[in-house]
Amino acid sequence: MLKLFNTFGRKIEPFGPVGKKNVTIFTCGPSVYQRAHIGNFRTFLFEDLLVRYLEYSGCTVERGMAVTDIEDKAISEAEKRHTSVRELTDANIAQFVKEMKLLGMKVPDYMPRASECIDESVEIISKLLQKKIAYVHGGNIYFDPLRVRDFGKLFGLDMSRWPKKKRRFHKDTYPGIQWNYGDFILWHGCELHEKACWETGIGKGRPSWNVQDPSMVMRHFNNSLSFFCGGVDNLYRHHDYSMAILEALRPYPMARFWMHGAHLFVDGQKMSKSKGNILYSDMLMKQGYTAGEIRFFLMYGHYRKRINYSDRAMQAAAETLRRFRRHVADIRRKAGANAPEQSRISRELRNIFVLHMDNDLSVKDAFDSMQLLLNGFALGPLPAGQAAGIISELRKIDGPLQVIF
RNA sequence: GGCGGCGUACCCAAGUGGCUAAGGGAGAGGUCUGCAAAACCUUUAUGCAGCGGUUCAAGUCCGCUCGCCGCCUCCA
Repeated sequence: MLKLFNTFGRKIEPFGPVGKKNVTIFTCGPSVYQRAHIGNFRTFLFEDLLVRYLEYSGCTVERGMAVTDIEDKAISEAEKRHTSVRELTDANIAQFVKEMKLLGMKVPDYMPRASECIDESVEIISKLLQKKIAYVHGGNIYFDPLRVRDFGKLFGLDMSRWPKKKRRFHKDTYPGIQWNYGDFILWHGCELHEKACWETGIGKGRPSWNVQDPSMVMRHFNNSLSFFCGGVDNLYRHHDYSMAILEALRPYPMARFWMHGAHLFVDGQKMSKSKGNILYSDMLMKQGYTAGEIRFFLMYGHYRKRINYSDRAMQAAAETLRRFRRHVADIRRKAGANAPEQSRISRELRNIFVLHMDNDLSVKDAFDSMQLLLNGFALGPLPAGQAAGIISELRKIDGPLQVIF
């Protein structure tokens, strides 16, 4: 049975029953004011692995991914480049989808852009205003966490420390892991000259980052999502904000499972512009690595654990995969065009793959065990039909992994 | 300085109190080979940062010390 770590509750829980079940998943997507780096892709890759493994397990998966194309950063970046927000984000989205495909990721069924969900955002904010959970102040609209129950339940925020004094935070994002003890913004009112603004029933302005995910979820999904995923950085504020907004309007949980992926580091340090250590997929490809090797490297370390990129680690991972693939090629040669036959090995292969993947998507354990199994028998005496059976099993396993063939 | 995380062989890394500490990469030696590559075999931690404690039993729990990293600037 598939067991996954649910951030909401901080424990491993069974997910099931799988098989034929329609699973819905919504994930934070890229903020498209700039190009996504391989650290960003690590998170999306773990989500891709989840989607593909659920499909491998027999589920039908419907996935949405949020595309943040309006926020402070996109607006200032567009100004800096003397272009429109739309033009900037169009280009980055095209690049993003291209790289997603390159890294063997499925393009989600829905990739709503914040700029295309204005109506839903306005609807949400209007309802919150009616319920007096939101209020207008200085041209903006804010959400008052004290007006809802269990605010901060995902993070486990201690609301007894919430200040009595009224405070408002009016930027889309704030750095760091400290909570903003105060009301957060839902709607940025616009001055006359501002770009990226919409004329709506609640005035002229644009939706804040935190109201965007709920608006997209509301647009595409009418029930509790099976999963909501994102990078760990979103565990502070953002996901609790999203949850509070949506659950204030819908009388059921926003998602059953909340999952968060750990970050990618470079030579022991966090990737950051100021350190100048940001890596893009094409930089690695220029060094001779294939897209599959990059995917493998990003997937091999467990998704809840930070992984560290270094030249040496990347080389080792690539070499591990190459060896595995060479071995598979040998088996394939042996198999020829024979009809696949099941055998102890093919069954064992499936069993160990499922065993480890069911354990919170332990790719490394699954891969290492498979490698050990395949190295453990001589190819010579293996009947061709059984070799074909092993290849057939590996092809199924490669559905989620996307690195073997 | 405040808060948080981590420290297992040359590198990556499993280990969630109990048999001789998984596995992979790299290196070294060997088999095979016209040479080379690939493959295969062998080999690499009396010890898990250090010290002390709890326990019949600790890499695994507790305390202290040292070291590295993260957040308090930008970010999946």
